[in-house]
Amino acid sequence: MASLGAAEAEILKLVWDAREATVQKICDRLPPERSIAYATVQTVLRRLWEKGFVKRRVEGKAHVFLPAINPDKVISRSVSDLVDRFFGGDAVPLVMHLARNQKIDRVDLKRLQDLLSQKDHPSGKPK
Amino acid sequence: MASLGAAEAEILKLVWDAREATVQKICDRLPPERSIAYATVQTVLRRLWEKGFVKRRVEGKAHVFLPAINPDKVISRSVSDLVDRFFGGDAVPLVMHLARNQKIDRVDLKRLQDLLSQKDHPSGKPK
DNA sequence: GACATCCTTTTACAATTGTAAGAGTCTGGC
DNA sequence: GCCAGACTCTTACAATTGTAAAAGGATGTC
Repeated sequence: MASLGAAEAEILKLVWDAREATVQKICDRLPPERSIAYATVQTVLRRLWEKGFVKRRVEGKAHVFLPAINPDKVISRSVSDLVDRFFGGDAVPLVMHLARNQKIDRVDLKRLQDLLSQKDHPSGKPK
Repeated sequence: MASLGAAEAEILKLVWDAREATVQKICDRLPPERSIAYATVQTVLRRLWEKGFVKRRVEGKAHVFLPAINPDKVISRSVSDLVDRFFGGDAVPLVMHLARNQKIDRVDLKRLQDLLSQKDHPSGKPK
């Protein structure tokens, strides 16, 4: 899987959120302070297409772009890269970091733990 | 704060781990399968220095490089970038992602929660 | 004192990424 | 039929990043 630059990731996420979108639609969805030329968006979408992150289909005169890879796969890769880079491959220190830096709090962790418990024991059988 | 490429982050982490290091030492600490020229390491270190991520001091004929920014600051920035990119700025979905993808499990969360509790109630009873 | 050895500085180059202008194509309305 | 507008395609360029060769300076050794 190819790597993603910041702008590429930004626009890919817009495609994910929109489920599908034309160049125009992506431009419309960009936050107002982020003004970037139509043609720029187009180039980025073309690269995302060349790299296999999105598919496209012709509709009328415009191309409609839509996700081609499960976002979880893409995100996993990016997260793994980061975790490898800074935490020697172990995700736990990353979460510790988030906790230490007030990005998540105890309540969040409790919520997450509950969700996990549900997943771990779908039929009520503990490990 | 300037941004970091993959190789830059890799080498910066080696400096952090070593607490301080010469070019040679960094080369030695690279994993064997990651063979990269001495001069390349040197250039990366110079760029890290130019960007303010490391300081350097002369010792004998060699430069000794050492961290100039608290790693937490650098990591926070990278994590924030990632969270902004893929999770709309909220760290909780990131942890959910880690949980869903078996990067952390329930036991990890419990451990983290305990640590957090300790922090929240420094003089409290739970050990 | 010339050499080999380390180290630094300088310079370079290709790939990737962010950005965009400009030229080409299709289509509906006049 | 042809023009305007919307959309695509082509091309370009500067910044960043990963990579490294080559040249230059100090120092201890024979």
